[in-house]
Order: sequence, then C-alpha cells, then structure tokens
Amino acid sequence: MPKIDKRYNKSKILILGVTAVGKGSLAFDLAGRLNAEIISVDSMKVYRRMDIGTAKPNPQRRLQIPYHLIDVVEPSESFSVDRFLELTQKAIDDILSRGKTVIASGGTAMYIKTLLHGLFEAPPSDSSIRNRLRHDIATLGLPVLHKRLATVDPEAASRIHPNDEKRIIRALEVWELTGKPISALQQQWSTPAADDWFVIGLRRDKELESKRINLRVKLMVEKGLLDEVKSLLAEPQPLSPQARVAIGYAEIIAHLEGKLGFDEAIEQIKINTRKLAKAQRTWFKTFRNVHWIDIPADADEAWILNKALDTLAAAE
RNA sequence: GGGUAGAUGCCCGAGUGGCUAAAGGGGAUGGACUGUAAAUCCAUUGGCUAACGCCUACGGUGGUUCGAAUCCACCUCUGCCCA
Repeated sequence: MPKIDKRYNKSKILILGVTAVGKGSLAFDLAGRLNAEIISVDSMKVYRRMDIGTAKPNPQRRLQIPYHLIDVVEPSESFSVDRFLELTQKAIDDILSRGKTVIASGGTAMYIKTLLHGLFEAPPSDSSIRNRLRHDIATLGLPVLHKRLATVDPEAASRIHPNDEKRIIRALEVWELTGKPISALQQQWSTPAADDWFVIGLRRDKELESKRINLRVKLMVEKGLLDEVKSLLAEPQPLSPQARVAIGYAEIIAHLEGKLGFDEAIEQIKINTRKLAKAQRTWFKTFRNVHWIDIPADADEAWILNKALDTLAAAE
C-alpha cells in the first residue's frame, strides 16, 4: 500500500477531461496517495453490466479503492441528473464523515455542472405530461408548442431554439407542474458551492486524444464488447432509452439488427466517441477555475500523478 | 477487342444549357446547454476579403453557344456484360 500523503489537504477534488484522456488512472493513483474514495461522474457507468463499453475501472482497482456511483442502477432503468446529485451528495457526506478525501472523476459535463452549482428547485419529469406534449407536437407541430411557451415564458422561449424539442417539452412541463416559468426557477440555485471543489482538468493534444480513443475502442472490441451487448439484449428487461443510446452499445445494437456491418459499427463507435470528446471540450471551456494539466505525448501515468500532486501543493 | 454505365467540392451523392460555388447526407470545425445529457439543438464548411467583389472549380483537351457541370468530338481512368 502506498503511503498516505498528508501534505495535501483539499477535501474535495474533481478531475475532468475528455473521454479516454486518462482521468480514471489519475483518480485511482491519486486516491491511493490521498486516502480518498472515488465518485464517478459519468452518466453511463451507473449501469450495471455495461462494463466494457463504458470503460469502468477494472475489478482490481475497485478492490483497492471504494468507487461510488458505479453500478447503481439496472440497464432497464432510466437515470438522470437528479438521481446522480442525490446519490452523490450522500456519498460525499459519507466519505467526508469517515475523514477521507473525495475524488470525483468523470466526463459527463452536465453532471459536473450540477455538482459544482447544484440544481434549481424544480419538479422531476412527469411522463404523462410529456406524452401529452409529444402528442401535441405530432398533431399540432413543434412551432405551435414553441409559441405556447412564448406566451407563458417569453424569456425561456427566446433562449430555446424553436427546433429544440427536448427543452421546449421540459419548459412547458415545468410550467404545467408549478405554474411558474422555468426561466424564473432557473435563477435560484440551490447549492452554489463551486468553490469547495478543487478542479483538475486533463488535456492532451487533440490528435493524440483521437488516437487514444481509437485504441480504446479497439481494446473494447477485443475485450468482448459484442458479447456484452448480446447478453444485455438477452436480459428479460429491455434496455432503458438512456442505456441503449450509450456509445458502443447503440452501434452494436444497430449491427445486430442488421442495419450496420460489424466493421462499420466499430467505425461508428470511434466517430461518435470523437464527437463526444468534441462536445466535452466545448463544455469544459465554460468551466472556470479549472487547473489544467497539459499532458505531453511521452508522459506516463507517474508523470501525470506527480503533476497533479504539484498542482495541489501549489494551491495550498 | 466489342458493348454498356459512369467520372461532381474532404467523402458519398443530386443536378442534363442561364435562377450553380453547385441540393441532400456524411465527416470536420465552432457554439448552445440546469432533471433522458454518451441526450437535444444551432451555425460554418473551395480560396482571398470587413464588405461590394474577385479568383479557382464538376476526369483531360478541344469545340458548339451570348452563356456549359449540363450539348458535341477525341483522350484517360473505373464498374458491369460479351468475347
């Protein structure tokens, strides 16, 4: 066991970065040094038995360091930010109460955002209202709904693009459930607590990140992604809508349905993962107070760990 | 060797005389984002320019025409069929 290092006294550290950049290894290495437990900030690792495609930490690592927010729901269940926040809050309290450090690590930007800033007071989604709104869209057309939103909540309507069905639905749903415009509710943050996180960002040259993605996908295939997807599909409960669009799963499912050749599906996984990375980069630009570590091409995990420890020490 | 279909922007692909720097899709790039977020949505995508605009472009060369990616001739290459 590595020695616990007492020189660093941040109690909550968040590691963010593009998919496959190396967050997992750093989180693990750092956890060993800082007597920490890890919270996964990832919308897909929450699903049990979706192991290979979501690149969960391997069993050896999970044996050494307690991981939270991994394998917390069935693939047939839907999951969303509010569940994430609720479970994470509990895990954080729990870890801190045992005198240990929290290391949150992941790339789901919206979850990161809520972790830093909280969610505003609003009701969760209501499937009956949503179904009715979707029906309205099908019969009346989306523009009518956008106009309806404009009458009850002009501010939200001006911010939400007329084609953005999901946001229009949510805004109308909140209006119907609360009688208040979503734009008004969005003003009141419940926990604006960004400051108590020490945020480390991992970054590499973009070309290199793409190469790592390709390599990771190749390894996923070798580890048996195809069989993993097959056995998920063979389960009695069907995959939830969220789980079945996960990158690596959606494409293999399309292949098994005869819509894509196998090689074509793998290529798609690479493309979609690269797109994810791109979207993540865009998100991360909006986060302030990130201590970015630019990883050189020849750096190994030890280099990254040391750099992270330096960054922490420098901030003391 | 003969016949036939074709060659379009990074890729696929529409376009059969002017409204075409050229539909649409993909990819790429930039952006938005608060309860499905690995979701959803937007913008840009030949070059130069702040812009008017100019230049280069639809396999090659030449021709017809006021005007061609679109018509004609020859050539090159590719797919398929017959020998």
